[in-house]
Amino acid sequence: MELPRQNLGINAYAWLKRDIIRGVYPPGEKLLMSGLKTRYDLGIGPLREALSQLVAERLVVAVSQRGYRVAPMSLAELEDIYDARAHLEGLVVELAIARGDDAWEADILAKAHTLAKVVGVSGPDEVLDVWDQRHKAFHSAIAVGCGTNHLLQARESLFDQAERYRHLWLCETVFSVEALETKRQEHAALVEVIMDRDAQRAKDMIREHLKTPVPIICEIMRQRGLA
Amino acid sequence: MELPRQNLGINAYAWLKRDIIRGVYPPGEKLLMSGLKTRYDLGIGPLREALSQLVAERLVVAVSQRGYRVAPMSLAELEDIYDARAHLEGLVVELAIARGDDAWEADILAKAHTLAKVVGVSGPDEVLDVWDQRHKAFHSAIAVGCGTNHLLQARESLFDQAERYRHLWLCETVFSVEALETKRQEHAALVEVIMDRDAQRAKDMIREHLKTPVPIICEIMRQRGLA
DNA sequence: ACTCATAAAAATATCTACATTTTAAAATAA
DNA sequence: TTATTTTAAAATGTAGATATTTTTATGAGT
Repeated sequence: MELPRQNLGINAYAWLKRDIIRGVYPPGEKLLMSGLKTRYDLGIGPLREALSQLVAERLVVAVSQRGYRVAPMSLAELEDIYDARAHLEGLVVELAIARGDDAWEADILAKAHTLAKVVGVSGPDEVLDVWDQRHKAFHSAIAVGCGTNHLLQARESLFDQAERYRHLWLCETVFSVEALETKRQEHAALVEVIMDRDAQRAKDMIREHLKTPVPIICEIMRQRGLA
Repeated sequence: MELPRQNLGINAYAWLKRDIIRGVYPPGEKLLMSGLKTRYDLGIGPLREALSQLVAERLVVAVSQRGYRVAPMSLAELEDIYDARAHLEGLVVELAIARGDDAWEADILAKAHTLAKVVGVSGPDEVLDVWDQRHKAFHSAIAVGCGTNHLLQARESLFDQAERYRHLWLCETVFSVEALETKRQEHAALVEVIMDRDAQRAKDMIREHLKTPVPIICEIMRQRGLA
């Protein structure tokens, strides 16, 4: 049985996106066709397809006849994205509390438990991946309760755009025992107010929770001259 | 002076998007490369670029090795998109009222005035374009007050996804004098509460206003067998 | 020598045409 | 019918041709 080989453009998209988020290419850097061609061992066609998608997702900017560049980063954009995310997440939580059922509650508890148990599962590099993945799963479990796919889709899109900034924060946070413990407490408190169906409190808390990384990311960006 | 010729993919994107929204290609229809090639007189490269972008915007769906199709439409999606839009627009208005300045207020009044003056400017086909354009400008003028670019971007994205459904409604509404008059009144009332900075009322009104087309679109979709 | 403009050269992006692979349709046999 | 083979259609990928931009080189005027 052959695995139904997929479009090379799709692979190119995934690899490029990953590398941009991880900071392999610095913000603003020119993405030379020749360079990408050899790096991913791909033709120009699939590459242009992948880049077009990333343009639509605003991780890459295109200038006609002048090729593609990694989208720039700035403190202004950081603030803007996190402001948007905080308010949207607040809205989504509010709706989720109004609409979520028992299965929704149960799934939140399950995901919260899984997340709390990450402490030192394995090597340092793996912790980052595992914690981030479970952290994302926890917050998604809360959000899906809103029941509106297109709101979740907007949420995903903003998340993707925040990923490069988040990645800076993640490296700083995940290896700090105190930071991780603080987060654990915030999550526990959040679960509690959600189970109480206290929409207003939950909204405020999640906005707060979401915005805590901003000053830390600011600092890192300044240090690394990204601002 | 030569006009700095742009990337053919960008043109292809604009034309395709326009035609999909206008319903030139029915939902679910296969988009044959050969057909598109002759229709737009373009090579395959630029076409694939344009289609990739439209996939990211969810107006087109791609299946690996099986080409591209116009994204399907359904009553369920209609409800979901309009629910998302109503809640997001509510959030944006709330923020705009909290953050908007005098210039913001002035621009809303200006756009409202322009919109109210559309009544029979010219031929029927032109009315549709002009009214829609000014209607969009009016609501955008309100939204920009929120001051968060990424929230506006999410709003635009949802708007684009709603466009095919909106287009059905638009043809029905714009040629009805009563419907247009009702809308005019809703807009006037909305402007009033915004100028009063009554966030809660404005939020409720805009949600209501945004959702009124839904039953009408439902009906049209049933009639045309799109559901 | 220095600045600015101009012109040649190199690098790069973009497009098209053709070759390859995969899927869909038609025809044939069980 | 149902399964299998054959044929046609379509999507995908690559390479080379074309056009554009960027860089480098050249030269006139100050």
